[in-house]
Amino acid sequence: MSALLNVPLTATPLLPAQRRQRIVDFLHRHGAVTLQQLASALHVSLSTLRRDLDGLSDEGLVDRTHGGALLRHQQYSTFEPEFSAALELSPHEKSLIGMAAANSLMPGQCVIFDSGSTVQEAARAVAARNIEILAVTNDIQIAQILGLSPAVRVHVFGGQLRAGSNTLVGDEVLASARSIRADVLLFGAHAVTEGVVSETSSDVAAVKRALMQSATSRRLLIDSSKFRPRVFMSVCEVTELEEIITDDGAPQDEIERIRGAGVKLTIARRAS
Amino acid sequence: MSALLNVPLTATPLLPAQRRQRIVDFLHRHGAVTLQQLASALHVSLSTLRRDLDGLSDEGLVDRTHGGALLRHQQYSTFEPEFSAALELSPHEKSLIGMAAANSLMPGQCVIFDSGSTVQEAARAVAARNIEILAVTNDIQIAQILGLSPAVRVHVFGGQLRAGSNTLVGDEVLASARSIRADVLLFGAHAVTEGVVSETSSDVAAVKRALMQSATSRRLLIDSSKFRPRVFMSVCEVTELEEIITDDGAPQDEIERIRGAGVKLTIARRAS
DNA sequence: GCATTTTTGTGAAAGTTATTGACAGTTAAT
DNA sequence: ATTAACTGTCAATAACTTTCACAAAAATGC
Repeated sequence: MSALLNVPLTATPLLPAQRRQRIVDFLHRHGAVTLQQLASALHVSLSTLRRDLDGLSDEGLVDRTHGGALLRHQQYSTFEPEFSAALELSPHEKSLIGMAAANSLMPGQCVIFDSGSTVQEAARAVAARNIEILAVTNDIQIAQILGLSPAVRVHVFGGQLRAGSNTLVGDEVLASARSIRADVLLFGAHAVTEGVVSETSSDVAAVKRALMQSATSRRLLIDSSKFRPRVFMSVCEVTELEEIITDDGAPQDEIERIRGAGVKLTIARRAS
Repeated sequence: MSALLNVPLTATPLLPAQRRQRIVDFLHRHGAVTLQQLASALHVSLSTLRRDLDGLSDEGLVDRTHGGALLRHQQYSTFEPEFSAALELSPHEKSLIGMAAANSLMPGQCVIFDSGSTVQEAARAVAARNIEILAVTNDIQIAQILGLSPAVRVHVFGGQLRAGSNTLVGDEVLASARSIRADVLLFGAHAVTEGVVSETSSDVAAVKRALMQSATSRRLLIDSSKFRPRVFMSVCEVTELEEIITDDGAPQDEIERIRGAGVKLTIARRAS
């Protein structure tokens, strides 16, 4: 299905720079676009879009192909484009994973929601189904989502807000995490590589490790694009987890490694 | 003939600096503006607006593009996909109060932002102007807004999320509040009546009282509709405050009572 | 005090450049 | 062989730059 750029039929004229920005943004989420998709979403002529793509190609941001363009992502590992990319990398897969995670929760449980876009989808699913739980989180966006449901009691860790994100980090979070006991931890990560879970920043990794100590059952939520080269800070080994929930794009060797380690692996699929 | 009272009612005489401020505010909310939007909302010539944008671009605040400008440090606005440029560029009472409160802050201060819609406007103004402060808040929505500004360090109190709101309450907030020391507290209230500030719920009132104890300067932000019959829980007397910021609809008797009590009263107005 | 220069902000006009959509001819893909 | 996509050109429109004139406020001179 053709995922659309979120352009309502607004009379607001779009700045050329904004249009290019949206194209790049779309590419960050989907990796590729066709000129047809762009034309139907942005309502400008093909000539203009061709010029846009050519320009972006000259800047080295995208690779031009017949009929469209591909994202040129060369510098991945240590620099994290969390601003643009993370919010919606591949929304459909993420929400499937989130639903699967929500399904595995039981009423009355105490659940920690770590920061991250996939966990956010789990929070959405929990709120939508009014599952009665006590939720604890260090992500203020997730707190807001969970707060929409009358069935969920939400507790927020105090702490420092990480620049450019919705995550709380710092000593205060670590201390609070140590003082609680939860049934389940739902968390995400930046990369999973050969059985090692890693993150880009040390303070985020520290928080994740602290949260792991506080929960009986640890469940990792990652879309399959996260099976990629490992980044700076290692968080844990997959053997320390109870379950990993991902989508059906996960590479076979990682799947076997996880199953071989005796960790439950759930593939979230579309209901049919 | 003197131009003393020669101001037409239709046009708003706006100081150049104020006009630019509004442009920046708008950009912080939406990330982009067209010159056309600005012209139709601010009623000055395109030449002037071009000069404004060029100036802001020289200051490094915005990026100039054909037909408009983009915010330089491009940050996602998480809310309000639907907007009317004209409405937002001529702000209402609450945002005027918020701007006045933001103006009174000095770089380097530690400022507590209590929960509430008027305080939220102050947070917006602080974020838009990139005032360098350390912010502490018990409202997760305000935390998100402040987090958009790279100049603001945001600290969030831990606590229980109050059902149906963005406010954190509970013992944990009270304890955290007692352990900090801030220069300024910006807070709102449900009602101000005959010199008494009141709230509808006891846990919210308890938090406000605790925050008052932690701040050297206590400033109450209330639009004039809050001068109304008092509600259940009393929070404090106006005599305990340093300043009250409101709009020009405040009743005369309350104004006199406040001034008589030696409390600074600021009326936020459109232009001067 | 008053008249003046300077400064600053503003709007309008003329000429220049950018962006856009359409069209015709050419090249690539299956 | 037959689409679909690309290249290049062109005219129309929108935006830009530069320049000038005007007004109000601030600084200056007498």
